[in-house]
Amino acid sequence: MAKIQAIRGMNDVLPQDSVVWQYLEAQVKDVLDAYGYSEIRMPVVEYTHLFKRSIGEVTDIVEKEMYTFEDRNNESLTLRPEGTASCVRAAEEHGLLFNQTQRLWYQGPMFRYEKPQKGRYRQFHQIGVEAFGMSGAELDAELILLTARLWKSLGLLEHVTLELNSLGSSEARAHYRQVLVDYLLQFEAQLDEDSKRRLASNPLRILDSKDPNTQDILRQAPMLEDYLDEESKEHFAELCHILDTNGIRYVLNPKLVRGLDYYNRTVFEWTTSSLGAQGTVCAGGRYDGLVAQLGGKSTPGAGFAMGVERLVLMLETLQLVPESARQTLDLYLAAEHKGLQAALISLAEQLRTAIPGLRLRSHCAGLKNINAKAQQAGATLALIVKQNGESLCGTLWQDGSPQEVNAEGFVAAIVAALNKQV
RNA sequence: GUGGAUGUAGCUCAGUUGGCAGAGCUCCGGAUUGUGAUUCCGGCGGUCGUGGGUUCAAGCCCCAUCAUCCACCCCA
Repeated sequence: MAKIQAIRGMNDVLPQDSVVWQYLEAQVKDVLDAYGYSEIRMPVVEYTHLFKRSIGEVTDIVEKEMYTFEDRNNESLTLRPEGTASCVRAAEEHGLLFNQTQRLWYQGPMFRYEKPQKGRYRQFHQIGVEAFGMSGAELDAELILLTARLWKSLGLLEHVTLELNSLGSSEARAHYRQVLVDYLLQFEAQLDEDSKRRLASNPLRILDSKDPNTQDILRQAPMLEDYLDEESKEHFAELCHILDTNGIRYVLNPKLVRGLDYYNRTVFEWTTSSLGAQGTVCAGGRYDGLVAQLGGKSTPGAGFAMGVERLVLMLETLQLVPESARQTLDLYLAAEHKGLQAALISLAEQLRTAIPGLRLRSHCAGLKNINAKAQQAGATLALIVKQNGESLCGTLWQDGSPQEVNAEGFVAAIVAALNKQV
């Protein structure tokens, strides 16, 4: 019988990594709180047409990467490949959008049927942030400042680069798209295979082609920035101005286009060179037409998503996870011999009650390497207990130095030792 | 979806022209010891990713398959 294993591209997050996830999630939540964003939780499955209508029928995601199936009622359902569409659907469905502003965030698994590789998985996790009802550039700036603050708090700021571009209004973008296709069609036979395919699916991405011949053809091609409408230009200029005055460094990348159809005006991407081929760590932009496109009253929106696996990978390879994040225990409690088992457990219970928040694990199986075990378990303190007549006494170890304590002194000694650490 | 590399103990890896599956670390037990570190002794641990084939004999050669990694593609 074949060995049972996880589905390809879907990974278990083991304890040594889950502490990093928790650290990252806590930092993200702090930053989001600081900007007044509220959490929203959506289902992982939606009707298939939600994604077809929002992401775009001819994108790679919809055409070949979705986990789509029929339920028992013959409805076509899809495991969400991204969060924005669900978030818009949920906000619209519950009346969070009409005549009001909303700042929302969510986190959770997304699913895309792709060939797995480092930083790219079939079930992956995103933390997404979406804001509705605000059309000004100050919102775009807020989103970027928020991410920059997060990178700073994680120690990642110097390892990421912000790339920025404007796609213009939806009309301007559609117009440019047509002009570009018309131009490229003259050279269709000379384009590389991928670019030929993109002529129909996502022509703007041809600008990114690595094929030198295609790049030669592109040299004479019409430029997106020449087709921007005036309002979009002003919007973009305002955004750049705010970023400049707040000391955010960015690179203008006129070839930056996002893969999803719903973006307009501002698009941005935080990238890193420390992850290999999958270098985008956070990306997003404005999508003023999406709410209307999904059947709601026209409301502007903007947002981004960050890839949790990629950020975790970065934190680990750059060794930016603070030691305290890996410490999941404060105290390792052990007894001199197994006869003390019952007393040890009741002492552990008493300590948990007496010292709220104390993280304690007790162990009653021989004293060999007890401090090493404590350290391995992530505890900074070890208390080794022995019998003293009727009551207990013990040795409290901290940083390799012992301190003799009697039963009445346990709580005080532990509290003092923990405070000393801080 | 395309191309390439890899797969041997919990981990890191040796394993010669095909000839009895190994080391270090970890883990468990013991000795020494200052209830730490160091040192010493012993033990657990394997269908060599899986399934076929060639051969007297396969970890090694051949085919298939699964998984991981790298690049393309795509994207978070």
